[in-house]
Amino acid sequence: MTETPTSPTTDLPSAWEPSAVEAELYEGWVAAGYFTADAASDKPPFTIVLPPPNVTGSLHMGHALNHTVMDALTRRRRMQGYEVLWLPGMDHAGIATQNVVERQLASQGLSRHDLGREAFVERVWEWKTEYGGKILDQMRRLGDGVDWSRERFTMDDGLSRAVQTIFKRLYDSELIYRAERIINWCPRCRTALSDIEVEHSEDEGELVSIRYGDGDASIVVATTRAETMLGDTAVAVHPDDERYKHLVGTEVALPLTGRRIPVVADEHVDPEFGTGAVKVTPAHDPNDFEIGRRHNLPSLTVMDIKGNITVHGPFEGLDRFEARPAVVRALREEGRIVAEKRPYLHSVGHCSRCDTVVEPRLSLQWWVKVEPLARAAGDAVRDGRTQVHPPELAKRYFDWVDNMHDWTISRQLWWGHRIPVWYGPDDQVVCVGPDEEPPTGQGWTQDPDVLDTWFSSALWPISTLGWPAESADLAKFYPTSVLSTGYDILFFWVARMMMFGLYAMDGQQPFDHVYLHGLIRDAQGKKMSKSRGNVIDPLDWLDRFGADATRFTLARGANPGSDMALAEEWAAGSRNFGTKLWNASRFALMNGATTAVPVPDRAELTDADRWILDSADALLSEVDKLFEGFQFAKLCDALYHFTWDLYCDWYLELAKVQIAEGGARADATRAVLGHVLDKVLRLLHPVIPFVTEVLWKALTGKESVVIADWPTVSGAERDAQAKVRVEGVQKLITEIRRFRADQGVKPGQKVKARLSGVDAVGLTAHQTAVTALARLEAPGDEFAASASLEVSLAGGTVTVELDLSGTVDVAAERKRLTKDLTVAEKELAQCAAKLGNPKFTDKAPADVVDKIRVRRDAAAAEITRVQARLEALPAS
RNA sequence: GGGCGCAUAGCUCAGCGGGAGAGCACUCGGCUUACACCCGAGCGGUCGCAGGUUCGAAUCCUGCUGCGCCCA
Repeated sequence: MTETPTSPTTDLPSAWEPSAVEAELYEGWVAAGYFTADAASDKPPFTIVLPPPNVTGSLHMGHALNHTVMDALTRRRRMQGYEVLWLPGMDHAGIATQNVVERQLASQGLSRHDLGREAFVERVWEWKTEYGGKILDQMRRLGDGVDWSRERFTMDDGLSRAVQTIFKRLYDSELIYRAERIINWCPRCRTALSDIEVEHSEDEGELVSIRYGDGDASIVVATTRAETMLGDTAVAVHPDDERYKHLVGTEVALPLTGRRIPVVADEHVDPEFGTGAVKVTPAHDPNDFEIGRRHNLPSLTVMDIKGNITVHGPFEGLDRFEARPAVVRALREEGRIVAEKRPYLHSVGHCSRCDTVVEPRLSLQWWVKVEPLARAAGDAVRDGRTQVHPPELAKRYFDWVDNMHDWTISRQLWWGHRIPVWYGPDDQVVCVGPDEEPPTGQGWTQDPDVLDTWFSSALWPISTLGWPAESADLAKFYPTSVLSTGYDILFFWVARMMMFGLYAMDGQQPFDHVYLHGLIRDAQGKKMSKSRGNVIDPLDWLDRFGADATRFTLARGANPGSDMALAEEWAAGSRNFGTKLWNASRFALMNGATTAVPVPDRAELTDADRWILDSADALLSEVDKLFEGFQFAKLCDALYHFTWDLYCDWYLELAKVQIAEGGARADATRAVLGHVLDKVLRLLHPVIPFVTEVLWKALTGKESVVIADWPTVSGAERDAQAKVRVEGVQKLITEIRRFRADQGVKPGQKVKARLSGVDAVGLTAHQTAVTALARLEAPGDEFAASASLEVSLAGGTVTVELDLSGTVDVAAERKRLTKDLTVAEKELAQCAAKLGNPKFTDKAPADVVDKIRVRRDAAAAEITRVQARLEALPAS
């Protein structure tokens, strides 16, 4: 800290208004360079790369949650003295971005083909400059402490070079290859999709049974996609199926076309399903493709890239969904339809980008051979180089990486990294590395396709740090410390970063920890979706409740790996917490709370002082432990509870009494108030950075809590007796308040009271506090006790006599005592039952038995006491 | 079809072998000189069902029912 501490501000505004100051605070932090990482630093590194949001996207609650988590982690590490790099950026989102720009063109009556490839790509860049990346501004509103000087984009030169480099290496190692296979094809996006870009849902369709062939040589097959029969090249049955044995090896006539197709026997046919015979369309079904390969069947593609039928005849040019009923109708007319079932529920794949029904299609594509890469990715987690939080999710990770299919990486798009492969006039294939010149001359062309966006995203932890160059950043900040993301993209992304990171960095894992948070849901636990209309916009919360409240709500709901329900009430509660902290700080400052002087020796302090200091120490240890375990919900609860229930509800009230004493007592209290508040503000800062910044600066007069030291445990021995006595005071006060409430005494009304037995329980020094907090006053000369209550504390019973200046509500008193009696009786019964069981006393650990004995005795004494009180009550 | 997870207060969730908890909601009383975005007091649960292990089970095991997710 460079500035000299000035005197603490004591004139904070009476209310915290986030919207008025957040933006200014944030820009101040950025300008001060707090978030800029230094690769030359001696400090230990702490690195997080931001999961790159989609360039077309805007901030949603899932981002807000993930960003809150990352910001909290990095802010704490920065305070702990780490050289923190939190690196932001975006991905180019091939399909999504191309869709956006194509829609824009369509509104002008143009298609990308009208522009041509080069002009179209230029148009996308223009779109990016003008409209892309609004999420980056939204991140500033959340308070993300990212290093803007290192912002990256997957299409940048450096990152593109990384893409080309790894492609070349994998190609040369034969881990990238080209092959014709059935792929998932989106007829709307007109591109191939990988397995995980397809979402399956149970949809209503139809199941049509069709008779192929005639007479004895006929066979019935069932299908949900009748139109594909045009491309059938066989019928398959199980080899052991007696019903069809005589047909195997023969041919049947394919209806409508008259083409003759063989009946083949294949082990993979399920004789139990339908008729036990299946049509085989190798060009339009992955299973059929495999059957086709095994039996050397021809593959007949019957649809074009738009999903229109290409077979000559009456169906030519029909869309696949028009062709389906048309084909069924034609078959029916020929008497070929044996059965029809609709609706028929079956699993249908949809494009994850546009929801169009995916068409399996035979196609020549580029693939990554994942087996060796995926094995390494699994091993890194298996041997603990990378730890998954929560650990239960590691199992899902293994299931995925251990059974991963080869990855289709080519996309029939224009926006993206073009595949660096050239084809020559004589079928040459040349893969071109970063500093190599592509072949020139007649007949050489580059592969028209681009790479899957996830291909470049998979390089994110290394490419953003400068790889393949041996950069200072890479040396300092790799492997990254934590990757934080939703469990829903564990496969999409995490597994792929692991594969590429390990491969490119010679087995060095891309991250030490993977933290997986849950999904955001609405108040009823339903998934948020536009169609359901239950989406909460984080920007709305930022406007109305402020960034701190939004962040606290999200962090407070973040239990590792489990989903989180959100509602406006939650945010309002968080806002209330911020206000509470604000008001408490204001009170403390108004009363001279300070960190400018040290806390006096413990011997000079009161029980209350020692108790709150010890509690703050305990809180600190707990918060540290919870941070290390990514337990954001629990650490927020711990901070909330300490701040509200201990500091505000009890210590501030006790402090009022101590300050009223004046002199050294008041000064000591001001120091304790200040030092505890200072710790709390620093502990809260990673989660609620804005309000803590304003308050901390006002309290300490220092430059910024962003660069303050993270608090450390004082090391003082905890005073267990002070804790017992303060808790005794709390119980005494609470019991008096309860009695008052039962008796209908107004909260503000002071009541004359006489306490006895206080010395015996060691609370002599606390009488003033009890009197103040329970709204009592000195008995005076005319004291006439009209009611009394007894409070059992550790070491004895305190009797409180009250002058209620009127009649006592005997019924209320009886009710209260009866309730106490019931509780005590239940307790006694439970304890006595246990102690009466010799098996318990023999087998249970001695400390457990002792504890039950103590409880039993206390309950028995309580019953005796309460019964006596009840008997002494006048009849009502 | 395969796999995984969850069922605890009205709602959302923590607890995961020895006294049922939190936030919100709700009831009652209060503008007590930091705070009504507040203060004080309170109500509320055979911890999904059925078995088992154990001296002891919300917590461990088995089965069932319901819900959710992932993969085919």
